[in-house]
Amino acid sequence: MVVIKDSRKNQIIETATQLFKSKGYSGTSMRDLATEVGLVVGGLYSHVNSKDEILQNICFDMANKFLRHIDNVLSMENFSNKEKLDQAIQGHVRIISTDINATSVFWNEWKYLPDPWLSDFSKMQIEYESKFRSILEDGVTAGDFSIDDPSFTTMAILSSLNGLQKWRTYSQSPEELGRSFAQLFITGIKN
Amino acid sequence: MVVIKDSRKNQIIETATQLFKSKGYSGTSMRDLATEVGLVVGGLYSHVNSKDEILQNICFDMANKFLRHIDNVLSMENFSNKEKLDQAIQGHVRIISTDINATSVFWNEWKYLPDPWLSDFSKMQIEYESKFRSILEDGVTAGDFSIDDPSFTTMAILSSLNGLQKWRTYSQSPEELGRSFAQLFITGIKN
DNA sequence: CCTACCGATCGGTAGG
DNA sequence: CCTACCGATCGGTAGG
Repeated sequence: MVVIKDSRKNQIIETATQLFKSKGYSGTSMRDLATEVGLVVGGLYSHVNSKDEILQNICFDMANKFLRHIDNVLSMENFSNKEKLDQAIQGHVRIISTDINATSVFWNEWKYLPDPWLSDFSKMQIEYESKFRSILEDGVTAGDFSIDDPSFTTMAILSSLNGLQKWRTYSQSPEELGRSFAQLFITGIKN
Repeated sequence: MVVIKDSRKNQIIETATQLFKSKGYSGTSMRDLATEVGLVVGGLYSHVNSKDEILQNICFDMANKFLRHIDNVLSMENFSNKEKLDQAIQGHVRIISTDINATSVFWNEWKYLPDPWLSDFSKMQIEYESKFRSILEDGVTAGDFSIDDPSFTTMAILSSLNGLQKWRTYSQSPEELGRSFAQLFITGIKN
């Protein structure tokens, strides 16, 4: 909301996101970050309280985006389960594509969060998976899907989507990627 | 081959694998590792040359396992493409399940390899993906599979399988997991 | 495999 | 936002 006043902090967090992705959280020093944004290390602490806090900002921002998205999909009351799953997958891919670097940190570096952030974050992850899974379960109940183990299928789908942040190249647009993922999981590749 | 003579080194590498998984490569110190195996830090260097070398051992061991596996599948000449894909997926899951910790390091920490190991490792990854993709491409040519973008589908499948190392829980056995993945990608979930 | 040590770097702070 | 600094820890080595 108050974007202008925070612009320096935002710049620091964005730069940290890139560094955490390429060098990892532990492998990135506050001096690396300071140099990259044109400060001396002590100067960083006028804008952020700690290295941990930067990680917390990145991880929770992404977690909140994913949760808002899945809540939005679940509230689409006159959508079929197949349409909901379609929306869930495509929206998830859209969020990843919009910020690949932050997704990488969200997915690979969250384990370095100190408590109580760590346990709060885990709860948000579990909540997301549970809401995603409910779409599959509703689809099974309604006879739309054939799934033996919805928990397995949820994790298999989300693993695939989240893996996108590690892909070296891809020729499709974010929208095409979303549709391709949805099609793969819904209809499979068998002719 | 000479397993007995190397047992101390093997113990160091196995312990390092656990630590690299839980604390990351950069987040694990040689002192952490020494303590865990009951040595003082200097003592480690009687068995390994450097921290980098430990990571190299872990990553290349896994890469070689995957490559031997895919070569084996490609050599199954009287298998259908669908059967080959089935074998490729189930074998990949079997390798992951056999050593979850090493897979985690292989997949998340390889980027910390110094050159020339880094570029050799990347080549092995590309080779594996290419061989895996060839099964899909052969299946498309033969009319067994319906795939618009085999490169996409390869990455989507491998991302899903490799994500297994991050799952908190799963109720299926490694063999069941392999079959479930294969079924998901081949037939989809649509009823 | 240990003792004792190297120079470099770490996250963070006091004081201005 | 900088200067100057803190104690702790880093990967690694010499010499035995």
